[in-house]
Amino acid sequence: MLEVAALAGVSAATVSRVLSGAAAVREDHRRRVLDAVRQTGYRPNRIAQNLRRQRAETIGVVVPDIANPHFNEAVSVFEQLAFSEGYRLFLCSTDETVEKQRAYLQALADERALGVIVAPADSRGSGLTPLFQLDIPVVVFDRWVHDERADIVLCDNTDATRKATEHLLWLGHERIAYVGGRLDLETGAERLEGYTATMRAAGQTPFAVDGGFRSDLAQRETEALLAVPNRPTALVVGNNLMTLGALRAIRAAGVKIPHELAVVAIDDPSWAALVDPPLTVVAQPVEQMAETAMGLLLERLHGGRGESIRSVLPLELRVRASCGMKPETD
Amino acid sequence: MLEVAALAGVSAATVSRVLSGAAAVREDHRRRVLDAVRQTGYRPNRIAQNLRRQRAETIGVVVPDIANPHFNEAVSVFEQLAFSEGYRLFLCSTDETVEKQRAYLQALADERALGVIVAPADSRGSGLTPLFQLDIPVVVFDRWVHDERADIVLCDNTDATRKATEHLLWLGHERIAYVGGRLDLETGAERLEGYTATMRAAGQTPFAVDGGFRSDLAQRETEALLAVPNRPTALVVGNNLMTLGALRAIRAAGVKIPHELAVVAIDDPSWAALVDPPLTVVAQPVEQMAETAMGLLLERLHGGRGESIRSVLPLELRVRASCGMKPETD
DNA sequence: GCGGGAAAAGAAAACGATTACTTCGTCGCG
DNA sequence: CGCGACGAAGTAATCGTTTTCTTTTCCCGC
Repeated sequence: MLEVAALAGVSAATVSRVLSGAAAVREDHRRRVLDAVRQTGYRPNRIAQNLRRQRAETIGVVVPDIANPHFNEAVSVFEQLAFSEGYRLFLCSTDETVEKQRAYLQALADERALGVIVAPADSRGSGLTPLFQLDIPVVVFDRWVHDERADIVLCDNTDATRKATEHLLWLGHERIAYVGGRLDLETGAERLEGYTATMRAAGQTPFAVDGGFRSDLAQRETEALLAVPNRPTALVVGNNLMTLGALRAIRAAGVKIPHELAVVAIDDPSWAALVDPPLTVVAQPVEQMAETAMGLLLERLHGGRGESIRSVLPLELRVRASCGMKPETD
Repeated sequence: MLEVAALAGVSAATVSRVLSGAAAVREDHRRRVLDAVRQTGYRPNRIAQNLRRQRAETIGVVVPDIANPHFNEAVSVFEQLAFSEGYRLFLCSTDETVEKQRAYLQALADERALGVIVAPADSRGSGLTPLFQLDIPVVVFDRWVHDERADIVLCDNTDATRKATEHLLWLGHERIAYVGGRLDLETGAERLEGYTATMRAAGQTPFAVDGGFRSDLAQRETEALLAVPNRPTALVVGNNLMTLGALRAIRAAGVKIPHELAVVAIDDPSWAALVDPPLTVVAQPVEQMAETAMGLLLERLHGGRGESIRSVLPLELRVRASCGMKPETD
């Protein structure tokens, strides 16, 4: 910068003023500075700027698993929006562990991130405190957290399994099982609740197994489910990862979908319409959720709003073939 | 920090020395400082540290599309490795445009990233210069770039389509089409070349269409391909995104795989074994590629190596059902 | 007990920007 | 013609560390 200042024959302060546009500068100086900047290829050192401003133009995105298409899609939206606002993105994947989540949130605080969007690994939102201490706004995404200080964006998880279960009941199924899990999370508990309540209301006995929201566990549990005498005629699967596992197990067992087993899954990854047979799903509005979350964060950054907001978005049943019903279109 | 220093009755310099462990400190002072740190909950300001050290502990990851499972998987590996080394990850998705790539690479330079891994949007590696000017090591990933200054990790793209095409030829097919594209990239050109050369060597006429490595274009091109009189009996599809599109088109046209059309795809996303029928694929060793790339970068960061390295990894044919051959196992 | 030398701690100068404060100059008005 | 006010640019402080350079302290041997 001193090089630029010297070349333009002005002080560093003037260079800064030209570049930031924060104060008036005489036109000839202005031009000389701009020329000098061009000649030297000068670029302001972001670290120094950050130190002075006491913040980085960086948004932290914390998700349990970046490889999960659900979060992947959300991160993709976050990236687009952050870039268009001129912010950089810190990617944090916690592997569903609170330790890694804590470490990342602390790191984001240490780096003075502008704001953070977090899909938490636990329902207590472990590790958020360092952020709040520094007044870094936090938007909680996808999973409920008991913290009044954060905005929250969710979808209606109870309704997700309710929709799925009701659809299968309506098709005449009675022995409907549920592959779910993660009862430590509101998301998991609500999905179980939606299923259980709907079954009970229909006078049926719920039968849920714990797939831990993981592909491998879901595969094992589904195998077991299919080996039971008088096995279920229909299956609700709680998320896209478990669907992968469940489908593997079903295929391995040689069970035919939908005739021997109807399937409705939560989540609608890109491949859901292409598997054998095309999956009937309850889709989360991931893109919309992500846009809402980033919108709330930007609102906070651009000044506004004291009280925190909770936004719950609706899901959509997409009937394809795996439920055994002829879809209207596809 | 001054607070800690005061509380411990020492100078800021001593606090720094205790925390960094860079110099010897008398045991009683050491303990007092540590106590004071605990009491105050002091955490060093990363921005100030970065300014002093003239670098951030941050690794930039630049990919054309974070939502593409291929890159998504790679990013997932990068994140794991970066975290375990104590680095943070800057996520940059370029949407396959050189402008966004340029912007991100410049931003990474401005932020004094420690190192950068980039899967470039163009074959000239646009925008790398600002990084090299600051001696920031760059590892090019997945796509060839004509720049001697960067390490490069690739898979053998010519061999990818060669393997796929040879497999179909061996199964007796003659009219084998190829859905590919992105001839502006070495990756696209090589995959076309692998296909074309193999067809020619077998005395067959190659027939390639341009799906631009995109789902929507591939769908349209495949539709057209299927509408042709005397249409191909087999199809090689150049990547996972195009496979999604091709499968949609094939399904929409009511064409049966593999009897009416055999399919072999490049890439093996998690759903490939679950579609109807299970896809025969040539899988890239994504995880291994990602590990190699990060390994090379870390090597550079930890001091070593002057000359740049080029690492080309082999692909693997995974026979399932879409090629029309009974797979040995699945 | 004192001098020398090493070890440890403090003072102060960076790092590179921004910005509060000061100064300089000019212009307008009385 | 002089003074006040305002605009623009320069000076220097600041952000929070680390690290160099001094200074102090301590220990040991003579």
